[in-house]
Amino acid sequence: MEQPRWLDSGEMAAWNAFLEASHRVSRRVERQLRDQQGLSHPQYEILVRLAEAPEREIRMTELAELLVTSKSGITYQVGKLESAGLVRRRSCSGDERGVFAVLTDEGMDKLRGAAPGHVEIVRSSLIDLLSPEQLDALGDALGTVARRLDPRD
Amino acid sequence: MEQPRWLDSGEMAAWNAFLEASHRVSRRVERQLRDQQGLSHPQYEILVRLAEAPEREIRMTELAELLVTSKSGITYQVGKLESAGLVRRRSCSGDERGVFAVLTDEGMDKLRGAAPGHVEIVRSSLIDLLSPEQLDALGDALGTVARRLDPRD
DNA sequence: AGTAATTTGTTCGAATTTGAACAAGTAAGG
DNA sequence: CCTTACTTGTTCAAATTCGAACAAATTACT
Repeated sequence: MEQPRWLDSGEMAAWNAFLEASHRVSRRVERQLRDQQGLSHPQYEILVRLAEAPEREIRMTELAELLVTSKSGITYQVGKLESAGLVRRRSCSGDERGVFAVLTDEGMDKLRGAAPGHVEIVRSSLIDLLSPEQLDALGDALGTVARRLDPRD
Repeated sequence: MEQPRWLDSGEMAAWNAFLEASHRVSRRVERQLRDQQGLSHPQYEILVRLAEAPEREIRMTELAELLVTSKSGITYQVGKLESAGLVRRRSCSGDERGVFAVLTDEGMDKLRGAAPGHVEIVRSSLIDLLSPEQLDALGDALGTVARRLDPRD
């Protein structure tokens, strides 16, 4: 039973800022997408990833890893997007288990329509609040965190 | 209809790192608390805030603001904590509508038991991954974000 | 005082998330 | 070949979240 290394005041401030900023930003982004586009943030992220992907398609499990969420969560959200006609499923030739989520033309249109409002809220919630130096440092620090937490979830 | 100011590659990298880091850290913290303490992260945060507060009590609405969550969410989580005996409710003299959540001795003990494991995961998920300079810059940037998003949610 | 506007906490239903369990398919090693 | 181990995506139940609606209480204003 070791003595825990408690956080000093600077570390505590960083941790609290991390939590508060995450929640505030996330609430704003989710609300904007919901109110103006009828999309959840995970749904929007799925559309973005698919639009960037070769053939506009990605395997279900890879989607879960990209969005840092559960496989069942992806099944649920892709199901929603499929009902809305924004995505379709395609079974994977060569691996009978596999399923690709594929962006439809409608999905691409939806994404194009949603992107400007999304960028705007991302700017007003994070990017434009910081000086270029601050933003740079933020990207560096969080990039390090994201990278180092990758394998051993 | 203005031309949106798209994100440049640095801004995009910062935004993606923000999203990925938030999700990864949050999942680790939640899993640790759930597995080792049977607490959700919101529940743990409620205990922390109460422990720091004068008289170890805070009004429901203020708790919602502190945790950046909905009032109904607080009702739900305080209800859970109350069932577990970690918190009790006290009606507010002077304002008949008001309700204080009060930390019980049991709740304080629970928090003391949970804190070391929590600090450990916070360190291994964020604090200890960064140099002192990086952490400082992170605190500065996210502190700015949190502060500037405060009023106009 | 008296009426309108605001605040407080809860309830409710709908949406979402998670992990465990599962069936089906694939890969690895003898 | 063949048995064992892993991978894939879905289903399911349980837990959680949110916002809208609400009743009760307080505040602001005339």
